[in-house]
Amino acid sequence: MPFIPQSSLVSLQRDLTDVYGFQYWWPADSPQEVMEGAILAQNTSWKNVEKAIARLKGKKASDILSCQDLGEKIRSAGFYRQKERFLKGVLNYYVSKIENLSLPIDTRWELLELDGVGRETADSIALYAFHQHTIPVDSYTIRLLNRYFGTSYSGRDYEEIRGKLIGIFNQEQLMELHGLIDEHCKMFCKKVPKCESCPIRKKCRMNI
DNA sequence: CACCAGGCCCTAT
DNA sequence: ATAGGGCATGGT
Repeated sequence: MPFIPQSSLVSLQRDLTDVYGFQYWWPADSPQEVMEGAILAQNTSWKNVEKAIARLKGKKASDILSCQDLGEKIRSAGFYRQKERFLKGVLNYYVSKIENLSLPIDTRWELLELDGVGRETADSIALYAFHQHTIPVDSYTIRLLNRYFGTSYSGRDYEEIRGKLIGIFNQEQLMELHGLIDEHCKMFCKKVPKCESCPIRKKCRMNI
């Protein structure tokens, strides 16, 4: 596995910022809504998630928990039977541990205990809802790193990649970086990449 | 029509 | 430890 120097990652972050500007990227009005979105967005296009989010908009967590047709409300986000269960677990955690009390110290570990919350979901919530020093390593991140730097990371290298990134960037930069990467991958570094028009192709190892 | 999207869980090697 | 299948909708 080729070693990615810290300076290269910093440089990539700069280049992406030059192209896309600042991204207040997670579109949510509250920590609760970040949590809802993090569950609903699992392996699902954000477009489909938005409709589900809209139906939960403004509701208190306790009201969503007692809602009788929650599955129907989030149906558009897909996997809705699982996600109804997962969402209830997360909101229940929110109500019991966060809403009434002060912010817990290590949300990431507590979230990982919940059914339906894996590393990426936990890190998304910890970063965007509670501004902790972490970053989700999603498939976009792995894809971009592999193409741009010629590495061959896979999901099993999650902790290594996360560790590298949080060792380099501060919390605000991590929020920014994840948004930039996902924005870029949605537009250019797709599964079938659009290298012809890619704004950062010059330094990319693919360089098609 | 096939394939994909801001994963996770469970199971069989 | 790791790969593979299931989960489900809506857009291209």
